[in-house]
Amino acid sequence: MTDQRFNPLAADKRWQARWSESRVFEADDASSKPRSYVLEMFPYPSGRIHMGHVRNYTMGDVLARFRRMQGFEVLHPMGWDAFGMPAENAAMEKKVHPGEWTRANIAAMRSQLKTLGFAFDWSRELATCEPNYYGQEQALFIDLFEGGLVYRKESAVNWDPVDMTVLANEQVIDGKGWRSGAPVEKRKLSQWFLKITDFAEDLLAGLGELKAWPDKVRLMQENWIGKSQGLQFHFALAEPQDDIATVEVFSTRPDTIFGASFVALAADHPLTQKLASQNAALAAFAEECKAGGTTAAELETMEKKGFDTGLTVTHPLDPDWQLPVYVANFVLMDYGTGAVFGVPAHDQRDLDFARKYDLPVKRVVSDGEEADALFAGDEAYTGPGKVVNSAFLDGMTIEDAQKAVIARADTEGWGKAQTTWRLRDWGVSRQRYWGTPIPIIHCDGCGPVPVPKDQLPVVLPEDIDFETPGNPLERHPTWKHVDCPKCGKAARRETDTLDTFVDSSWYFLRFASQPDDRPFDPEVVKQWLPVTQYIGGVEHAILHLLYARFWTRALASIGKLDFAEPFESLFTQGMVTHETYSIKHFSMAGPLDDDGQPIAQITYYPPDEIERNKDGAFLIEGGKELNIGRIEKMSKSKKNVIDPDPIIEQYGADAVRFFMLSDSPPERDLPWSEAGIEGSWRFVQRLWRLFISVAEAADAPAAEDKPLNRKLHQTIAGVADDIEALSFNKAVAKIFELVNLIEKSAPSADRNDAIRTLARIVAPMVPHIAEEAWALLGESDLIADAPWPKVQESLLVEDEVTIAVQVRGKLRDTLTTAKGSSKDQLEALALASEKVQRSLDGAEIKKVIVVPDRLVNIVI
RNA sequence: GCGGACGUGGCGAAAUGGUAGACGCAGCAGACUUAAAAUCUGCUAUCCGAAAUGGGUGUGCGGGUUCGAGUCCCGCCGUCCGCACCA
Repeated sequence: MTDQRFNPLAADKRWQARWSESRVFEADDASSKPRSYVLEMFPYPSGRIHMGHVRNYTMGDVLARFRRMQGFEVLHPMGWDAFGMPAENAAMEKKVHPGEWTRANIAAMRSQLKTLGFAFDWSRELATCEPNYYGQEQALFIDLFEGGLVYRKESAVNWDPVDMTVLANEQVIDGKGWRSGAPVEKRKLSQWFLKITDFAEDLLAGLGELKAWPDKVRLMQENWIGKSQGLQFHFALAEPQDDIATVEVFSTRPDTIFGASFVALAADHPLTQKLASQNAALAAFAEECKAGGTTAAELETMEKKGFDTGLTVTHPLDPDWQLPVYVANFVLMDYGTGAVFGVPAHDQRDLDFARKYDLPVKRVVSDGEEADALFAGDEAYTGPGKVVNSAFLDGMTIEDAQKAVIARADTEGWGKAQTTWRLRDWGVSRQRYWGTPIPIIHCDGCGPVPVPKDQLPVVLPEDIDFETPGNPLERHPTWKHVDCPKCGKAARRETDTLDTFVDSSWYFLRFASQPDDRPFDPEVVKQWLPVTQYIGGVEHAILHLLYARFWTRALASIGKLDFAEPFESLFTQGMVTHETYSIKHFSMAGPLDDDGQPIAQITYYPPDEIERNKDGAFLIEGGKELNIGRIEKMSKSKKNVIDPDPIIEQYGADAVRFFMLSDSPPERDLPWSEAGIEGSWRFVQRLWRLFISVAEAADAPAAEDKPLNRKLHQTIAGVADDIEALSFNKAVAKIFELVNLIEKSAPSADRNDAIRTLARIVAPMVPHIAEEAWALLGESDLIADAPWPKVQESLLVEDEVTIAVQVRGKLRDTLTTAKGSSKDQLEALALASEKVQRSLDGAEIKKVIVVPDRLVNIVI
């Protein structure tokens, strides 16, 4: 007799070994089948997988397995985004080499992933920290360098004083380092940049083609690229300052040019600096501006401040009109030209500024009601309207006036149409050890020289000191001392390493093709790319996804690839969340507020230390009641993290996978609960009981069960659609409905067939029990290799339908009738209903709406 | 401030403009059992009603379009996310 319970402990391991031995999930480059590349964002090897990984990879796995069953040659790889700061922190704290730490973490996480039975092609596993990966990355870097897409410039960079490294703009959040949280300082350093701005227009336009990306992500990238079109022009200084005779400004609103009342310069504008060198008060003001914070709260409350330089400029359209020149704290040097002209009536910042310094406020756009030049109030008008009080522009729409001003500036030579981008070039230099060495040698005679490709990879030295802060490569006694590859004289190796986002900008290419002697074979890459379905967290909506799009385009532009977009379809999944449990307490020994009263201290408790029931949450030890906080992202600080390992051990991989797919739509957050995983466990056992019932009662009556058959085929079709749309929660619901019906159905040959088919329907989600069942049912091949069941189309249509009968839009009755009944028949049936007659109560019928096979609505 | 998403039972959620609450969780009642676990059966939006194969109400709030609105439109409120002195 077969075991009455499914035992995942034994089964999981057995099937995982079978899959591995038979190499079923290894993708074949030479296959003649249609291709499908299913990719989940590869993890950073922090040491342990978390529930977010489990959810992410389960989704990808279901799709990958499903596509295999549908006859695709599937590439579903896994690897490690293995460079980065945490390894160096570990080196400093635990005195372990970053490589050793990272490789141990990879080994631990790999075996964790294997316990979940993911259908990965492990033969293509890669880690970005290994020379065979980063050496090829160096080759690509040199290609881009030679293609003119890499340059070096001295620039003010974001310096993280804690991590002691440069950060990209994208890595500065609210003026703080994205990793360390330390306030970022400005420093001048020579840095390597990638010309992502060359592709700004392209990256923006390409978003329009990414139909299978979430709108949200496309919008975020669009905003990040930040295209603004307008007029760039110059004002002539009334008194030129040495070599500076004009002030260049950019505006998206040239239509308001007659509303100008001042010109404002950034604190670090060249003219400001020139003036400040002769004016201590201005120098002090400029310093003050630079010291200003950049956090949301500070910007919200920061006052608009200015410093009158005493200079004036001439209005380009009126030689008799002089405008004062201020230095203002709200003008940014790194956007546009670092100078603006202020139009107070139609820009809120300008208005705040003008009111404060008592400058003229002139209306030049009418909202249709008021048109006089005097503008009252403290709220700028930025809406649509006609231009007024503006000489030759009067009466024009805003759009026409913009064109007219641009045309005039162009003819008269004082300005021209200009597009300005928010996007900056990508600074990729990092003063860190644990990253890809930048393959450049600095020679006093030849300048920066790329390392010859036959000398790649430039390998990181192993003997490294982490005792002192800063870049260990810089301090290494010998590593940087090399001869110039060009002239042979003594030279210095670049000691900066590449931003780790470079590593993740092309790993999907290397998965598709990984020859030893070059980064990838374009012919093989072409067969797999673009990635059919990419799945990951929305936190990568800008950084990683924009860089990867850029890198792919950059390679295409130098002829290394012949496609521009790496990810055809993108899905951003929600987080796994959990309730928090805490106690608030006050203590005079703790921190006090301004009045000397203790500030509330909150202590969080992990879920495994509490007993949760309908009355609340209680500490297991002592029974103290805890405050149940809101459901939020699992985090160490809130102690609401559930470690997947013990859960997998207790319930098996299938129950965990199934829970990850149930209930919540995949793009939304999934609240983890003990009850939820229990439910999935029970479902796995229900499946098992069905499977053994067939195995043990093969001699079922040869009877037909049409309703069950119908449901089966509707489920085959429905689940396929849902998986294809990644609507796993809906697929799960359909499977439940089928299982409920099978359980209720009397034994029959059809019932047995339904159960055999059920094994294949659930195989992508719960592959271990599906394999076990497949073997139990007498199959010798793997269910992983079985085809997705074929839908019998004729069974999808019902031959009876339920018609809703409404009176004045309110449901009064339902009636069952043959599908395809005529409108007259339906109307007659509806009117014959006793309930309808009661509801009509003799009222006169004005109209009857009949939707065939759907409803009848009687209007009175 | 700008941009976006979302708001449905005790909870997670379904619902091409056409029977709101499928499916799951939790809960309640019952069966089996010496007992428990497991399993099975039934009920479970809400109000009125003893009950009905009775009626009312109901998808954040207020309007509108429509024979018919959770779904479309307008205006609020709330929650979450992204960007942020971007000229």
